[in-house]
Amino acid sequence: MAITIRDVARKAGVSVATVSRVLNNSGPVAEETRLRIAEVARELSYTPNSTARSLSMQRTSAIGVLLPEIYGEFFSEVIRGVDQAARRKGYHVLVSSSHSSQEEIEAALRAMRGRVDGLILLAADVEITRLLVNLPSDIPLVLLNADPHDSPYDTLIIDNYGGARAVVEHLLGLGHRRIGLIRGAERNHDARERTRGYVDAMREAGMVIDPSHIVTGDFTESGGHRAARELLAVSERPTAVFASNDSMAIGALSAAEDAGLEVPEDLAVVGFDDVPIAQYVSPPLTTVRVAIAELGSRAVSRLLTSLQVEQTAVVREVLRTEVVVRRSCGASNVPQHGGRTDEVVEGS
Amino acid sequence: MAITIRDVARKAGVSVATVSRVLNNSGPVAEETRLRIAEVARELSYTPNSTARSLSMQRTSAIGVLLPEIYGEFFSEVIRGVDQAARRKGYHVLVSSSHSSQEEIEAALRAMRGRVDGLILLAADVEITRLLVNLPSDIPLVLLNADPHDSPYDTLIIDNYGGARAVVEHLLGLGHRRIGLIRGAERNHDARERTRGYVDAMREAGMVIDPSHIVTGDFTESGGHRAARELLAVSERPTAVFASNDSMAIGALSAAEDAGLEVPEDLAVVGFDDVPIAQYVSPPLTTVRVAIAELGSRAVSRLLTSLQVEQTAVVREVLRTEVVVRRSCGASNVPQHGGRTDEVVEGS
DNA sequence: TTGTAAGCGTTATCAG
DNA sequence: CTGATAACGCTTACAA
Repeated sequence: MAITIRDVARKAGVSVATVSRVLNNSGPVAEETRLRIAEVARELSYTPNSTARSLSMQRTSAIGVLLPEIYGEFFSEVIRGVDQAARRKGYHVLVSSSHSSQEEIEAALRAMRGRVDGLILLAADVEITRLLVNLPSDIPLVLLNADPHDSPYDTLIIDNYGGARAVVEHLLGLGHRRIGLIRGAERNHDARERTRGYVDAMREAGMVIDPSHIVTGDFTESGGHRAARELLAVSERPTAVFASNDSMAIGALSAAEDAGLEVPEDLAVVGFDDVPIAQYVSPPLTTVRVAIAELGSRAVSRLLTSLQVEQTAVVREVLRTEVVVRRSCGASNVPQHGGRTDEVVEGS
Repeated sequence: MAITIRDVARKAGVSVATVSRVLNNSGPVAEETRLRIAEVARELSYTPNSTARSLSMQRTSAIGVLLPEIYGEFFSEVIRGVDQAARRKGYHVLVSSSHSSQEEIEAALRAMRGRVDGLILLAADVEITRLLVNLPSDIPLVLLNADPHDSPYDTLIIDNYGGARAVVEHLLGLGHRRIGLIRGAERNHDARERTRGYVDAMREAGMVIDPSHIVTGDFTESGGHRAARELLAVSERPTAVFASNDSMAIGALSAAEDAGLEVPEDLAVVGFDDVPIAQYVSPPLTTVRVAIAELGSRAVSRLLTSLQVEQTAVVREVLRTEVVVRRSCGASNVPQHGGRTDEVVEGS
């Protein structure tokens, strides 16, 4: 059995209350006593049991993060942002992933009950967000990438629409007329918005969208590869393709290569997210930059805020994006990769 | 205030003990009572407070994972493996990263005390492993990628030496004589072992290693890019390069492109890890496959085992690796990427 | 089959 | 300044 506060108290010849005061700097303690207790605690290398503390204080100093999955750079960047922000504020992070169904999420939420003070839920799936409305949750919840219209919770989202629109407009500006889209799953809110951005950009430029130029992927490299192969097989094949995220864009790059096409000469490719690796693929990927880690850290800030002050109204925050032009789109005068020399074209 | 077991007991007209018995299927309860209690619990949508339960049962059903950082696909894959295995066993996962110094790690370990039943520590840094020897830890600890000689703890490592050796031998077999090495930091155990594998493979093949053909990176893409640039600038430049991990190999690929070199024609490049993206870069990367997620899930298994049975002896486990031949090394007859058609050459 | 009550390790209130 | 002692919410002997 580990050392408890009683052991320290006994050895120092005081009550547990006094020890507790010293450890937490709460209440007044004679300097002499303080020193003695500190000394004893060190000798015994005593560490407070945080479970007991949590129970007593009615707070755990931990936050939970629920993700649909942990795969690829996007998610790891989010976790990184969460972890760093949380740590800075003295909070621990509980991670749980692979929650795709409503039941799984509710089970996970339940399991976290009493274990965390608040939750961050990455809920890009629109079906789920909808069902979440009547969630019996007594702890603060921040939603990430969820459809803000559906939810009665604080929500952080990326400017998917603006970013998609901007990058497609960039392609149009380069003279492309037949621009293909590799979209994500229809039930994914981010995917929807990016599709909407693409459609509007095309429409407003007076383009007619060939239905065969829109194919669906699943946000993975292999999905992007498959989708791109499909796209390259159509009769009037596109000269440019907008993949709804970088993973799929990278898959598309490899599909183009397999098909013997040069990027960007034969096919321009652009992505979305600006994951760290985007600047190192060949050719470096033109994409829409999102401060992914910041998405995570902001979620933490918001959560901790609503932990402290009683929430007044629901807050919705939108993270801006910007197009980062590298070589895969075929724009000229683009610097080499490796440094922070990417050319940023437009905000959104 | 949330609903507690007392509320359920009161409403059901029984004692808290009985409610507890129903909830945990412990002890005998009359079928009628059981049903009534279950019903009431549902009505109130009662969820047990896990902190209280932890305190009472002296176990948290949570494990902690300490990482030096969360960056790149390697770490996210480890977390993924841990999370999945833990979830399957009914455990929660506490993640904490950015621990580089001995003090930070100790602080993190202390903070986890009472919060988790066991810990997984990714400790590739040899300095740290060494200091860890006299760690006052009362909870089970599993080390990942640590120097097994130093530690009195259960340790899981990758067969770094064998993998490195095999992939370098593969390059030698392709006729390369001047093979460069982009190694990781000297203090990193994985990096050391991979370097050792490279050196031995070269020596035993009777090669003389040009000192200028060994440069140091930091396991990141940008580090690999810089290192490769350096390597390509030496007078008698290598015809092949072994990067100690895939991130650096990808950086090297982009450096080669910047230098106007074709891979693999002008320069063969191989990596280590086989991160998911390796098969989608251009050209697809020949590398050493490590079951990264499995590293995480095995660590969980080991940890849970030592939670159940009193540990007898320290267990050290080595994960085997295999060379995956894709196009970046220049071997002929390599299938296209995209599928699971990689050619696996040799075990280690 | 059920209830009572003693922990689990802290914090915090209230007397002294 | 310090010490009893009652929470915190739950599990688990031990009694009944």
